[in-house]
Parts: sequence; structure tokens; C-alpha cells
Amino acid sequence: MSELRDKNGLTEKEFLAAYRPGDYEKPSVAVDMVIFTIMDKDADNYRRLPEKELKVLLIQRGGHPYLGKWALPGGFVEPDETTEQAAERELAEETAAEGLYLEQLYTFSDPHRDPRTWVMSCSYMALADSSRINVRAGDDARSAEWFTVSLEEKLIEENRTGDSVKKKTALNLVLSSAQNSLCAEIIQEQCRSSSGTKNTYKISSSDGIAFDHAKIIAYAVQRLRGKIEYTDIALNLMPELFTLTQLQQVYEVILGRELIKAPFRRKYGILAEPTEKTTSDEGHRPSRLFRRRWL
Amino acid sequence: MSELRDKNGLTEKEFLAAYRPGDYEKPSVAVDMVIFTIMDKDADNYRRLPEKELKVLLIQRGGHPYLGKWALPGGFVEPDETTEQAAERELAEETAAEGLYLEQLYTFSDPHRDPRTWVMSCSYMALADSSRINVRAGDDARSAEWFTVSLEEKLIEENRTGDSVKKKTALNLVLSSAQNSLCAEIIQEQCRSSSGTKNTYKISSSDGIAFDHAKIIAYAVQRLRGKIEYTDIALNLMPELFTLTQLQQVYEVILGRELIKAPFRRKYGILAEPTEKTTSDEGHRPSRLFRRRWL
DNA sequence: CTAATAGTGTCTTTAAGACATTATGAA
DNA sequence: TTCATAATGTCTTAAAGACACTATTAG
Repeated sequence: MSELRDKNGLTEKEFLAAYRPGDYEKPSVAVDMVIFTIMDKDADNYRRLPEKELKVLLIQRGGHPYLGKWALPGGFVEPDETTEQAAERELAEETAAEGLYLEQLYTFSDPHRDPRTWVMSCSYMALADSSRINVRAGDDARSAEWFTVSLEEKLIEENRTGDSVKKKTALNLVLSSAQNSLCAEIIQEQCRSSSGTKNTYKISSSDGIAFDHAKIIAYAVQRLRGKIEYTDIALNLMPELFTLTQLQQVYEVILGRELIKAPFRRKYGILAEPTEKTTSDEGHRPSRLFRRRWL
Repeated sequence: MSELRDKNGLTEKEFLAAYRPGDYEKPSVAVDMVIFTIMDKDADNYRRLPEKELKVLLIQRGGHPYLGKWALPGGFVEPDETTEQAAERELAEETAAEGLYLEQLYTFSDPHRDPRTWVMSCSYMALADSSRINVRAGDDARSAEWFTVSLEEKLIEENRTGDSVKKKTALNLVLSSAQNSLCAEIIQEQCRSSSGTKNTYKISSSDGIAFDHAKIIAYAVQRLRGKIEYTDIALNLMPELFTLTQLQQVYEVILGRELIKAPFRRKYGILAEPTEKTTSDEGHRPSRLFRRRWL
């Protein structure tokens, strides 16, 4: 079978035994984790439902570069693991939780994205139920914090000829915690014509966010928004038992707009199974509790 | 501003000037290109429309490993470029065309996916109009060929309890050219439960296809199928002028099923603009020619 | 009783699916 | 005239949007 010989007369086995990797330059490859969860905003009224907020976990940098700025948790991929395994390892280091939903997002590869050296970032999105997650206390000096995420897209320029379109969109990202408020603007430029399609993301300002992580977070929010409407991905953000109104709130906070109750339940109600339990002590009619239906 | 000093008393500038990358092991990073185009099958009847086929470009390996097998075109990312730039460079080397549609697919990172050494593959999908593309004659001994793509998905096992689902799907990939016929089976295993979601792709057999490229091709076909229904991505496969029936044929060959004319035109007709021209000499009523509408 | 949410009914609007009918050019 | 595709009309079915009405609890 594998007795084919190459131009040097070697079989594959002989070739591999003699193989020595060349000495050209290689990048470091890191995984960066965009860990999302949903948390309650404090209620201002005893009988009003608490509002929900989308949160992302960031870590304050304890050394250069970007000393004091906030960055996504992450780390380098090690020689005997896949990027998925590295992502799971980082996730376990950062949060006590295991077995979260995990999805590869994109590989960011600008050779100058890290001022130290050539580092590619293979980014992952993780979704967690906040009631089950514990942020591990920083084992070193760094501190981890949940930031409320807000991302607004605004079309700022459109240039359209017979055979091309150019669109400029501003993505305004605001991240806020009790103590800190970070923000960034990313300009998304889309040029499409018969001579090609180009889609570039450039960070035009970034206040308090390390590296190109504002771009990665914006990309993750867009992915989450896109997938929530045609998959059951949102269920990964829900606790064991939840009401359909809570599920609707999660959709609303991610999509950034209000949804109408009846059609929401028609469309997404099948993602959940009713239980015998209901809520109580809420100052109004009790609500049926549901659990995730595995489709 | 950036006069912050770290625990060693260095400013960021001083830190970066003194920075030396560590000597730990790093992966090589390659880009692999899944270049799709649509070509006509030879017509068997002078007045019948030619059928379409989805094609992918492969290159026969001239050295170990996988000597004689067929692989995706690709190459290593160089120190001063992004993976996108590397993909464009490879694309220009392989095909004369410039400015094709290009989209990052996924980064495959199994540390043993290349038997020589640690190589990650950042894969890209390119879409080309076959009337404008020229496959460059191999500058070295290798030969490049277009292969007809067929991918069938078959559910082979489903295991469902109250709080988990396991699904096994077989992806059967067949690639055929005039001289060669390659095939592979990929087992896609999906395990979803409250303790996590795991989605693995394993190549269970691969005949004539190098590395894990069968997996990459299957992934690309799935991405293309998914995006064709909600974007105008298919238009990148069309020539300057085309009929709506040709556009429908492209959808049909990618999705692997027949579509009904009237609703197809209602839904996708807005992706094209009518011109004054029509087809002629085809043995039946002439058809209006359209050009891409840039949305 | 009241404030507030729960849950459902139904009318309207829009899109998708499935055929059927008429139109037209080349051999 | 015939073959084969072009182009569109329309009936049916299903989904989405919008709103209104009734039901229930704690206080």
C-alpha cells in the first residue's frame, strides 16, 4: 500500500522518520474566551420583574502591555492539545463551571495585534447560566469582573453605484460594571463589487479594553444575535427551571429590542418543556416553570 | 498617559523594548483554501439546459506525506501578513483570478493532523465564477484539477433521554473528476446535555484525500448550504450575465434538492437586476439575462 | 380592590409551497 | 407543429405581527 517512494526514493515512513521541521518563524497561538452570561438588574419595585443584562467576563491586566486595562480571559495553546481543549482548560481555570456551551468564533491574525510579538488569537464564545457559575478568585494579582454589554450598530455611510456597494457601520461597544466603564468604537467597512468583496473591522477608539479585544467582543455579540433566532443556543444561558417570560427577556436583551409575547411563545415555546412547578410570592399571578427541551 | 509602571518599575515602552519572546514550542499555521465554482455538465440534448455541478479545486501531492493523494491548495502564513492576506496570496498563486469572494471557515487544530509536525489550519472558502477563473498550470510537478462535489448527510443513530440528546450523522463525501474518484466518510457526533455540548467530527475513512481535508471540504459545503438561503453569497458563483433559471440551478446543486420556480423567483429574484439582453439560439423561448444587484 | 404579570384567542399581514396557464423561438 | 423552457397568475398553507381580553396572585 504505502510503498510509494518520492523523488528521493524514500517511503512515507522513512520520510517522516527523517523529517525535521524548518527553522522559519512561527506565530504563537492563543485562545481568547468571550464568556457570556445573563444576570438580573436590581429590581426597583417589589412586584415588578427584574430586568436582565448580558454580561461578559473580563480580567484586569497586571503587567505590560495594556497594564491596568481589561482583557478577555485566555492563554496560549499548548503543543499536545487542540484549540478547543485549550479553551476548555482556560474556562475551567477562570470559572468553576465545566461543560459550558463552547463555540469557535474566528481567528484574528493581524501580526501587530499584540505589541510584544506575533500572536494569533483563536477566539471562542462560551455561554453560562449565571446561577451555576463561580468566577474563581484570581490566583495571582489580577481581578476578574462581569461587565454589562451593550453593542449598537449604526450605518454611517452608504455609497452605491451600479456595480458596487460600500457601507460603513459604526459598532459602539460599551462595557460597564459597578466600578468601571469601558467603551470602544469599531468601524466595519464593507466593500462589495465585481472585483471582490472586502469586509474590514478597525478599532477607531478603545478606552480601557486591551489588545483588539473590543473587536472580538463585538464579533461575539453579532454571532450570538445571529444564532439566537434560528438555534436553541439561548437555552444555554437559562437556569434549570425558568419561565417563558424570562426566556423572552433573554432574547430581548440580546437582540436589543422588544418582542411580542404571543408570537414569541409560538416560535420559541417548543424549546422548553412545562414542569408541574410554578413561581410564587411575586405579587401577581404565578408563572409556570419550564425546563429545557433537548431537540 | 502611558506612564504607568509595572512591578519591575518599567513603562510600557521600556517593557516592549526589552521584551524577548519565550522559547516555548509554537505551531506552524497554514491556510487551506476550499475554492468552489459551478460548471456545466455536458448537455446530452441540443435544446435541453445543461445541468450544473459544484466543483472544488484540489492539487495532487508531489511529495510525502500523502504522496499522490489530493489536497486543498494552501500554504503557510508568513510573519508580516494576516491569514486573510495569506489566503489571497495563495488564491492568486493558484488561480489567475483576483478579488474572489473569501470567507474564513474554521481553524482546525488537532496536533496530529499533519504527521510531520504541529500545524494548525486556518481554512477559507473562496467562491469563483468559472468563466473568469483560470487554474494556473502547476509551476512545479504537481497538477491541479476540479472535482465534482457531492455531500450526503445521513442520520445513523439517535439517542434521546429526558435531559440529553446524542446524534450520530454520517457525512458521505464523494469527489470525482474525469480521471479520479475520491471519497471519505466523516462521522459527526453531537452530544448535548446539561453537563455540556460536544460536537466532534471524525474521519472514519478517507480514500485519496490528504490530511484532514475531507473534513474541511465537508465543513465548507455545510457552511455554503447554510448561508445560501439567507445571504446573496450564491451570486459570487454567477457570471456577469445570467438567467434566473441558471441561478436556480446553482441553488439546487448546492442544496441538493429541487426548488419550485415561482416561489424561488419571488424570494431570490431581488438579488438580480434585469438587463435588456436575452439568450438566443437555444431551441426555445429566449430568457431574460440578469446581472447581480448589489444590496 | 389594585398593580402587575400570566396565558390565550383571534384578526391581519406576509411569506412559502404547489400547480397551472400562457408565451415564444428554433428546428 | 413540436419540444422545451420562459414567465407569471393564483389558490392553499403556514408563519409572523399586533393587539386585546381574561386569569391570578400578594398586599
